[in-house]
Amino acid sequence: MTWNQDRDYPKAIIHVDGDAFFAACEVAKNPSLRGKPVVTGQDRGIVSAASYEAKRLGIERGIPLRDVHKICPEAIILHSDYETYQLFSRRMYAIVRRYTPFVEEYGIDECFGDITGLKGVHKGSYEDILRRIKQDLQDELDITFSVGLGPNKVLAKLGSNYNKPDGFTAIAKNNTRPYLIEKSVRKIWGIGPNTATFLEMHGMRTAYEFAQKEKWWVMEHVSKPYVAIWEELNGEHVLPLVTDKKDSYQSLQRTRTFIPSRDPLYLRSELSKNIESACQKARRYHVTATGMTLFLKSQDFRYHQVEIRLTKASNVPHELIAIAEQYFNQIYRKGTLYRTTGVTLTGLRGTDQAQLTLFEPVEVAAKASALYDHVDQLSARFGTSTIYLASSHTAIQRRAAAAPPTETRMALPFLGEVS
DNA sequence: TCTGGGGTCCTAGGACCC
DNA sequence: TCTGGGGTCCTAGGACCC
Repeated sequence: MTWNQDRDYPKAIIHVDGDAFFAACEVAKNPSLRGKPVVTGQDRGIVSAASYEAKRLGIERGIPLRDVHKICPEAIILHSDYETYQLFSRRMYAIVRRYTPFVEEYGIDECFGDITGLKGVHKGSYEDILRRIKQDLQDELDITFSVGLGPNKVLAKLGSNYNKPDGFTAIAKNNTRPYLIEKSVRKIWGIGPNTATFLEMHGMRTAYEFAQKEKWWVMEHVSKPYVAIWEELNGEHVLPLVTDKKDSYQSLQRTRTFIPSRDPLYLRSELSKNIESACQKARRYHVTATGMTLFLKSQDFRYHQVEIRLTKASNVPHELIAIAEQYFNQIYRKGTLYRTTGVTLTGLRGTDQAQLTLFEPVEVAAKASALYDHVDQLSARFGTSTIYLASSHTAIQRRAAAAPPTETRMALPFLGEVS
């Protein structure tokens, strides 16, 4: 067989997925936890990740933490430590990149890679290459991974999901049937509850039944992303890997859920705090917003939102807070209990493209900018709540009261920073 | 699993223009 | 004043992901 005529893998796409990643990182960082039911997410109030020991005892993702000890008294509940998870994540990407430069960093615990045409370089089949990657990951990170190989992303992802944890599944282009036939249409990557219900209504319960559907029907009844999924289930390669590093945002959001409140002053301070932290992120990325959406979420999960077009691009909190104040009453209903506030900055532009209005004195803008440079520096050194606007005060205080006790960070000598 | 926080992309429909 | 046909741009909202 020549290099160009691989019928099983005309494209060789891999997907690598950490098993119970957050919990596994905690165990890798503190080996005395190994073999124990470990749960993370104390900061969120629900289970973010559960080790397989915990899962075996009946603990699932998403259940309220107050129920965890009822189900499993010996469970160990930990706060999320995203910095550590990020370190493990970067190490994971770096290991995969030793085998191919074409890596898509899809999530903190997973990535895609394209190893097409690299059999010669690595002296082995695609399966061999993937086994070596998996082994390196497990040896070096002390975490198990489930991996999939396929002719495209959808099938690679289906593979990594097929057999968890510690799974290895290769799905060749001409042998998809056994994998699709037992896969619920509901579990296909990219098909959510709405589309799944729609497909089921038309008699398709499994991925196989969907893949078998005639193309004209698919084209006529579902939108573009689902046509792409259908094509990939049929072995075509249509979804590209996004290998360039993310360096820009379309929008940027900050939200926060709290003990339900109907107090407008408190709600405004939460909104204010969200705006401050969204602006901080905007400045970090050197972007400025031309639009802002504010929302309140009521206790029954209804959104009340208002979209504001800014007359001048801004990432300066006191300006945006002043504007938000004017719109607050459009979304607030007296007496309603709210559980979440949020702000989305939209229409992001690079700071260099930002324009001052004709009438704003240049010095004012320069002063604001210099001031917030200092704020950002102080926040970086001493934490994000070091300096904040008075309008955020109530929210900051309540958040501090609810914050977890600070723990000492463990040193991670074997985890060098990877660039 | 009654529900955290942060994103992206797609489509339909309206506004506006020739 | 009414009527066609066709294009582009923008926005709201839906759906999905981790």
